[in-house]
Amino acid sequence: MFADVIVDIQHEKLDKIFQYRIPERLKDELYPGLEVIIPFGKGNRQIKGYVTSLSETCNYDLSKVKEITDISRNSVAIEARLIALAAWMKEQYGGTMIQALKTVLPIKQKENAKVKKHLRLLLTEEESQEKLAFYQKKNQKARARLLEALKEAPILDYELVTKKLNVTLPVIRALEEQGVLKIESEQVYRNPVKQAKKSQQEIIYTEEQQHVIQGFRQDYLCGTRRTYLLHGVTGSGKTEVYMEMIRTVVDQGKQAIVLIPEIALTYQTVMRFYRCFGDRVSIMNSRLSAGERYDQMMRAKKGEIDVMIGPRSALFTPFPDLGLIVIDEEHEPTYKSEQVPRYHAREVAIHRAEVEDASVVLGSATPSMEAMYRARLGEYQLYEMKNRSHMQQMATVHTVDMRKELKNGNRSILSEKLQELIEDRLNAKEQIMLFLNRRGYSGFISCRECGHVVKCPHCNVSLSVHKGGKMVCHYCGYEQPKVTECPECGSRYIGEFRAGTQQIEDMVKARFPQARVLRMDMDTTKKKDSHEQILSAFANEEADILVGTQMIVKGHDFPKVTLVGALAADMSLYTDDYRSGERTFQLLTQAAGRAGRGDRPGEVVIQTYDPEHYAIEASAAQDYEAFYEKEIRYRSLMGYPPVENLMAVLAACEDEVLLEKACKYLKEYILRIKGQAQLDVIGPASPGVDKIKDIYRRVIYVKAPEYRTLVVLKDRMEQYIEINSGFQKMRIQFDFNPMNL
DNA sequence: AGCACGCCGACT
DNA sequence: GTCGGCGTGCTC
Repeated sequence: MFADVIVDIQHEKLDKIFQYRIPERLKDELYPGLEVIIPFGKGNRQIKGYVTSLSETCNYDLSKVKEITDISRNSVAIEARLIALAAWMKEQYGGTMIQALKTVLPIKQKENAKVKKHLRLLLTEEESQEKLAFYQKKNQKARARLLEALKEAPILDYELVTKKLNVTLPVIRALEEQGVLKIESEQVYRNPVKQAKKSQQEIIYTEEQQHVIQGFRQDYLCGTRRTYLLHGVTGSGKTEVYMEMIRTVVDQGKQAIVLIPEIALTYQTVMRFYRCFGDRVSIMNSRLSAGERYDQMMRAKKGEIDVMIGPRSALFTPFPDLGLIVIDEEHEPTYKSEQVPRYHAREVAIHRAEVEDASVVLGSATPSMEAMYRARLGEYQLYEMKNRSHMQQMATVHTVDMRKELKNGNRSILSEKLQELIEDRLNAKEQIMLFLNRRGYSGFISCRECGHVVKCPHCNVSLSVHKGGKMVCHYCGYEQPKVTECPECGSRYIGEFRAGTQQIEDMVKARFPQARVLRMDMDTTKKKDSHEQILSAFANEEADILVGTQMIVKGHDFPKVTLVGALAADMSLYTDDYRSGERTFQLLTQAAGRAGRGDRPGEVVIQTYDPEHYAIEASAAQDYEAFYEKEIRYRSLMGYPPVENLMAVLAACEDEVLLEKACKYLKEYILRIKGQAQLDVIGPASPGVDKIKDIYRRVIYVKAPEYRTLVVLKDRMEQYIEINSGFQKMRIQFDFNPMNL
């Protein structure tokens, strides 16, 4: 028997499997995920490694295979649990054990590499000149090279020195010993924890909130662990409920993880948690360096904190005694990883909770079809909060049929109704949000005469127009100047198909010259923190109207906003995806939830070309139930998730012909082995974008009533791919219940 | 990453 | 000859 081991050293070249012989005495103890001690390299240094699998055969020169020294007995229990979780994820979502381990133990490897090291020259001008002459005389080329570079710039990046100057570590060490330079590592440690005083102020909960808090507490205290789905309308006070639940768990000496979509991680939310839990809270966000993140993880492991708040990856916080996982805005697609293993945080959270005896709370104003479906099946405990706390009214929604507007001679993007209401709010000194639904749409250029769409020569997606007259590819960044006549037919009637946020901003400014307008989209939020800046400027009432894409409708409270306009509400209905209805409903409901968060009641205008569509109708009526019933019927009829399960097999290759052939074989293989299993095979097809950076892509979809069937199929396909050398040049990934087709 | 090996100029 | 510095390649 042999063991496949990955080595616990941070370097790309070692990022592969090493095989070791298993000594007789350890035979029965080894299993995938276990931490072991192994001899490595010429000196047989004893280092740590993780067993990824056990195999009968060995495909390496047998005489060179060494024996595992021992099982690493001092590894902490939590690590073993996370490694077991990685093994489960590998099984569930495909990919290699290495990829799974890297997801679950993320910072360890990269921590050192990510800490920015640089070299500082310590000598004066003359001293270094002298030293340089000495090195040249001694013909110590590498040292001279490094010193010369340092004379040019006294502080050099470590990476730059090792990669571009080709200077190795011993050389740098030698110079350091001679007092020529110093190796410094940037330790920009900023502790975001402000010692905010814990507020003792008692919060008065609504009856609905209390019902949920009590229900959870009763379950928890008598040892019942389960998954709860908290369906609460925007403004119903979900965060307060989470905090009480966390309090319950923390009081029992356990810890809690709170997952939040990155975009909703605002200053306001963070402060609420600090006020409640003081410095026993840690916040993770993408702005923390790898080192800082690692520090936070270590603090969690040592028991210095009780609550971890962060995005998807915070799910793997190594808490010793986990009690609760909260997933806020559970329906957000960011909870699905786009990298292998393509896991969904909701599923992994539920699995981790089961193993570690913890509970899970999923919260949303518009629960995903998956979550509600499971709740209806009785797998999750469902709680509803239908009323806004603080006595706020739900907003009044108007639906405007834009086809009628056109008939009545209004060719503007803004309907009569919306213009009227904007005028009204401007006079009342209240604020307005205009939300342009651009999900799955980019401002492409097309010819009005022949219909030709200008595309990226590398990626097969339409180029979008940016200000300054450039056309840009969103996938690879390719740029070209804006065309003035059609490259196909030469027509001069070529231009942007529909307006973007900038055009809307211009139009609003022209129509309401007295209004102060802010715009928030990909262009205006490129710079660091600009996202926050725009939002806080709007919150401080430095503007009357905020124009933006879906990013303006998420998570932020603006008490002065009493009007929300959703423009082109149905645009997201036309993306080629079975979830398009669900996304449209979620976006519109969220947008509507932005209106009237203060004392004054809000109004919402939904502009659409398809007012009869059930997703539009249901969001206008703010009726989740109605939407769910219609949508689940459609999913059931078509055999889509969550009723049935779908697996995407993604294949990518530089060679289009080879790819086509491989896909054909894969499909044949699936059909050959499917036997009695109930499954449908669709494709191979081109995914939305069938070529990225000159690499071709194809996708095969497999549909089956049982998730398990797909997992088994994935395992067999992985074997098939490994055995057949024809697939060597191809990259094949699996995506279970994918978020975007 | 860390270590050994082999090459090369310099020094005794 | 030998020594120290430097680049390269390998690690089951």
